Amino acid sequence: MQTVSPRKTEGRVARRRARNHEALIASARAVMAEKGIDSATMAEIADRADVAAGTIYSFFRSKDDLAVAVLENLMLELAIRIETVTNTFDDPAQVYAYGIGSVVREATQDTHWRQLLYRSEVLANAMFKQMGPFAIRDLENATKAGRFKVADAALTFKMASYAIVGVALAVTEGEMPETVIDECVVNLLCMTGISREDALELAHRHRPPLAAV
Amino acid sequence: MQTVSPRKTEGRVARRRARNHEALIASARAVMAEKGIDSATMAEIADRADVAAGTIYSFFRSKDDLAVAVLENLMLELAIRIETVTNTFDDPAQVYAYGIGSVVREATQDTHWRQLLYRSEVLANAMFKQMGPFAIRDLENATKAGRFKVADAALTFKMASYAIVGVALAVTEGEMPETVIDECVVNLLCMTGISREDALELAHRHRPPLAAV
DNA sequence: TTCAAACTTGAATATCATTCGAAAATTGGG
DNA sequence: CCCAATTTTCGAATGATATTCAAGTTTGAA
Repeated sequence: MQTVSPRKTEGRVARRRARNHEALIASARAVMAEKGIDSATMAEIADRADVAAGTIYSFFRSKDDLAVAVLENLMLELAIRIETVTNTFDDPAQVYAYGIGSVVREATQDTHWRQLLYRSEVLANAMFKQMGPFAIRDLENATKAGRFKVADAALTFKMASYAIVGVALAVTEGEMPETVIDECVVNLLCMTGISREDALELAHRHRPPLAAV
Repeated sequence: MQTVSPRKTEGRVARRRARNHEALIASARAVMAEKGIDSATMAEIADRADVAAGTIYSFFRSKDDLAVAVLENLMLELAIRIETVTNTFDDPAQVYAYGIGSVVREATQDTHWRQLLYRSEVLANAMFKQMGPFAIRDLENATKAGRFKVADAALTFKMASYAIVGVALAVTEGEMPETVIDECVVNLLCMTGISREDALELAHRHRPPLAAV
């Protein structure tokens, strides 16, 4: 009878599938970071993940879908790294300030991002989706605490996501110097309804380093 | 002999070429607005402009190049429509406020933009390039007049360009209600270093209509 | 009329994303 | 251990289309 061996095999397929799924995201991330989303070919992604080209489509509806998965993966990873640090902060305004500062810095300075910036709406949407829950919570906390005056936290962070990507593109393209990063953070903080002085103060507080991946 | 008719033909080629150039931009704009930049085919664009497919490449290096030209065309047109109105304003802060407000409204409400929003970095870059000179001038004027406190006008407008496109996408996608438009303008004004109260006041001033195209 | 230069043409090419029928694995039951 | 049903993967074939390029046209001056 079936009971003979309760075979823990239940799930072997599922596990292999999950492995392939991860391998595909990792390989797509590598190829896309290296050549850019558009120039990355499904064939190379499949190769590096050691699956057939057609198999990708059993996981992702399309190449764009895959790109979205890759970027959401990247954004969630960063969101968690940030959360690990801000966990211990007392001032809710500082939590938000540290978060956006970290994202701006990461986006402009980590070379892995360079190629991904070109599909800015995909990147900004992934950022909004994955980091939004944290950022919106922080904006609302700081507003409740009387530190910020944000009427619509989702809107404010949506604007921040796109603005960050725009600035990161300009900086990595050499269109603007890296020195704009600080001013960018100040501007983003001003969007929370605080004065420019308060924004400057917040932006210049001690910044503990982000843990490596 | 040649002298017979000094033929004003001098330039017939040039004129035809210029006509073709305009026809191509117009046709590309129509097709791209209708189907989206990616789904627009070079063949259809060439057809509607009444030239052969290959001819496009004597004007534009690539399809992306053409898209950039189309969007810059659109942005310059809007910039001029805005300038026509703000010409008569006295308060330099209001000039900027009216400008960004008009762009946000146009981007979210004119259906011709819908399809173009998807290549947000192309659109935002075109916006920055064509409207930047006006916007940056306005930001600097308002700062000199003591109305704004903008440290880096180009940066502030770069951020605004991307933020506007992000919000426009969210609204046209139905992800956010149209009511966020006003708050979006307020947020953008806050980035200029003024208080939220001042931003609200500026955003709510009488808004003369933008001239039709 | 003639010619070279400048343009245009559109068929041919090259490159992928995506599809799909066949092959291979896996599973549960006998 | 074997089988048939089911699930998953494979990878060659397809289709769509951006881009190239050899050949043909047009132009303006001599």
